Amino acid sequence: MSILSKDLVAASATPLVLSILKQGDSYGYAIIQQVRELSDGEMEWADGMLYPILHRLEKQKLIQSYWGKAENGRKRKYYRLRVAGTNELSRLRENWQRVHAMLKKIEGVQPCST
Amino acid sequence: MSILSKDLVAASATPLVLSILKQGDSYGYAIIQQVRELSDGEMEWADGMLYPILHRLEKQKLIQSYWGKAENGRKRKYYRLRVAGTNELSRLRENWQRVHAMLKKIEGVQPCST
DNA sequence: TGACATGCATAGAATTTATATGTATAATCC
DNA sequence: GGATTATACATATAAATTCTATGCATGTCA
Repeated sequence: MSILSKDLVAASATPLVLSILKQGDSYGYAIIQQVRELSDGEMEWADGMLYPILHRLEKQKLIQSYWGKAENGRKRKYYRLRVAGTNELSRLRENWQRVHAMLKKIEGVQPCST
Repeated sequence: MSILSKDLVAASATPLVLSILKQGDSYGYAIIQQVRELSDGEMEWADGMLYPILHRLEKQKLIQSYWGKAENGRKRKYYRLRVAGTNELSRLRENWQRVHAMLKKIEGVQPCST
């Protein structure tokens, strides 16, 4: 999984998926590509890793799936972010920010105001 | 484990331990307290979680242990950051920063220059 | 026709992790 | 003195998670 540790990938996976869906409905294959692009190729998700996450998020009612069609007629399973998912994303971002602040604090660097 | 997800705790554990040791030698019990303080009580490590991490880091030659004594004469196992550990910490911080940048990018917020 | 990209899904092996438990000593409180 | 709490390290094992391989199916392109 590239140079990024398993733990780091695991910790960021859910916020990433929810963030991507916040920008608009998407589907598994496209999400994997978006993550690759977003990371400049440093994060390569296996599909066998993403689908269980999507299913889990759907079961948690954070996202909602529906079948759609690609331009060529092939079917795709799209996911839409639900309100609960938006809220959860905020929580996850806060938590990430907290840990980030911890690491910065002990690194001895001036914390960034954003 | 407080409000922070397991994954987030796992992803930050190694950089935190190495960062703490970078500020000076320390030992298990104290590290747990330092993490609690650093997080304002939001991250509570169980000792049964930390010791295996310390042992792993020692086996990886990133840190080195030695027995010392507390003021009252009780023995303590201290850990010192080795050069390889300093290098690894840099790598981990870079990787963390990369993922942080990804999350910020997709959040649509101006990245902070620090 | 064969190869490759797109696209979804899951079983089960393999790994990881949490928790309970064990040991021991010092300090504190009643 | 006796009980309790804080300090301090350690690990076995039950429980949970996760990775990987595999399967299926269709469209495109050479």
